[in-house]
Amino acid sequence: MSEVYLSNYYLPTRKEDPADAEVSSHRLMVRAGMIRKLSSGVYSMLPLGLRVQARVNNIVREEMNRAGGMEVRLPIMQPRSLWEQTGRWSVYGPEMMRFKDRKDAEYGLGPTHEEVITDLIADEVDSYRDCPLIFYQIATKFRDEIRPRFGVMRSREFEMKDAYSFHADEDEARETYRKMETAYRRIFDRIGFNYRQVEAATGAIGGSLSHEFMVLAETGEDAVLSCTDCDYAANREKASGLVSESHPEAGEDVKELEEFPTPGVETIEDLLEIDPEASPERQVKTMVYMIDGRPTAFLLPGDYDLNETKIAEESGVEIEGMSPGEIYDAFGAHPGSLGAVNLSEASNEVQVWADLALKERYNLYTGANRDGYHYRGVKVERDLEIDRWCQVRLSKPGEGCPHCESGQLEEQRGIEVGHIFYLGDKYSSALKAEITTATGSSQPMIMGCYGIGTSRIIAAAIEQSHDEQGIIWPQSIAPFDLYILPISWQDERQREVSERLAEKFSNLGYEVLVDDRDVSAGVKFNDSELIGIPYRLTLGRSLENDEVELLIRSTGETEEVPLEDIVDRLKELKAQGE
RNA sequence: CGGGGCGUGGCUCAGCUUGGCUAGAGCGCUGCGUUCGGGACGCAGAGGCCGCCGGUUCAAAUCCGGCCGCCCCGACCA
Repeated sequence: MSEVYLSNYYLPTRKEDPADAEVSSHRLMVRAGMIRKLSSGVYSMLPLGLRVQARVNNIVREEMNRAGGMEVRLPIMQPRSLWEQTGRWSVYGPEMMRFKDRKDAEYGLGPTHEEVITDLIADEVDSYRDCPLIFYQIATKFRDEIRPRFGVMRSREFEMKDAYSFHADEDEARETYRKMETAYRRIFDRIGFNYRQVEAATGAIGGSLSHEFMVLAETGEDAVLSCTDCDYAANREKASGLVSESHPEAGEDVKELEEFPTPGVETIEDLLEIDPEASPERQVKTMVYMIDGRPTAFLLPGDYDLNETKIAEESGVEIEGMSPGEIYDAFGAHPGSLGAVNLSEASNEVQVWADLALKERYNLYTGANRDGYHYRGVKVERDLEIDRWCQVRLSKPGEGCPHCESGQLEEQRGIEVGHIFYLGDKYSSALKAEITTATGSSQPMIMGCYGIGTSRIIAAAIEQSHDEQGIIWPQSIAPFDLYILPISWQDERQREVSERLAEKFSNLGYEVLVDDRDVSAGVKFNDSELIGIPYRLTLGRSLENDEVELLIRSTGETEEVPLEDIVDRLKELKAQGE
């Protein structure tokens, strides 16, 4: 495809790690001359980096087109009035970058484009016959992240593919959702990722059906729980594992409820110090929040954390924290002494939600709702007044799989590179994107939206594939396919063969980089490995026997190949994906 | 936003505690020469408002105050 000569190319590689880079991908992208930081979470993309980006985007674009998508380009600056129509001008909060123009009109820099695309078609799509419609763009997004991190992994200005679909009814929307799911799998398979598709929380964007695509890597910022035996995998907040039926109190006699003094006890650990029997799994943790203006106590085993995301999502309510003063007024005790025994005596407006893991449990400990006292011998169904049973705990590894019931959940770290949502009519209703149905009535279109972090993909690929020497690109997105390394550019034979090979491979569709710099061989070797080109041809002493040395970056193996065989040898290797 | 740290040639850092004369190192860069299969060597050089503003002092990279920027941990987050 093209031949690039390094002496005419801008490839500022570095010997030393940058001082501000924590993870491998960030370090290597800077060292390999792919990116440079302008400001916190804001990066310039250099020629080598942009080559990788272009290849990633190509794959994404091909698969989006295959799935019926139509590429568009939507404005980055978006007027306040539009965002007010969906209520997100206030909901999105400080994460949206905002500014005013010279007339004092307010704008936001688009973190996502539901409003713009919906508004765009609202007036012009009038009939169910026009559906489905799938639009996508690959463009720069802005989010004022609380804490930008890890180079392009979490930056404030980044590139993303976002797609939006419009449908006449729910079935059609679901069908497109499935199509996108397939397209996403094809994309991540083609790139060569080791990834998991997981059930995801839908969060503030709304809707009911959602999956994330997580590239598995130690440095991932998200926790994924996946089944050891089947395909089940979920974002940790979304996961609903099955708890073991064997409790620590199994086999013990059921004790009576007994109040006892616990001066100064405020935490699970404090109680354990007073009574060594009160291990965390035997304590009932009581956490309180406001739900629709009603104080609510959530009960869960003491060795678990509360899962606010899941509670909010499954009950469809907003949950808000309470101040210590509000808690005392509602419960008559401070947070360290809360408990659900006789709660109705303290207040009749309080409701109690208990985690499923507490079913049938007994001989437990909990706060007495009176500062300085706790109960022991608590039997959940006998002593506590529960209004609702549901999952309020954050699932942990080791819980049973809810799908196959034979496997266990294990935790892995993941980098979120894709997220798909079934949206429903949240935006189409707000923005009056309505169509006439087959029966002649008017109704809002059903929507879906689908994102892929195209710049983040680059970092994820490096996290998943690098070594001490540098990056090891998968063939699918490597900036070049072949690195031609003549030991000495002064050597006439080496120069002549380099040029000939470069032209030949270029004509065969390869992207070729020729290291024609007048630097020592070691520099060339090191740079070629740092930037991670899949194949390297070294032209040196063996050229006297009409041979070149082939290095396969991914395996580190080298072999001497006769000049006349090199084209076939590379074709062979590419075909078998090495 | 809370806690911690940092800011000195292009890069990575020392110097600051205990103020003192021309502000240093390695890498990188320029020129010449020697090298030429794993980040070569010699010689000669260029390059710094020590983040910014103010204060203390005979004297500030160094001490004090304010501001700006960057990083880490946490909270938070389609």
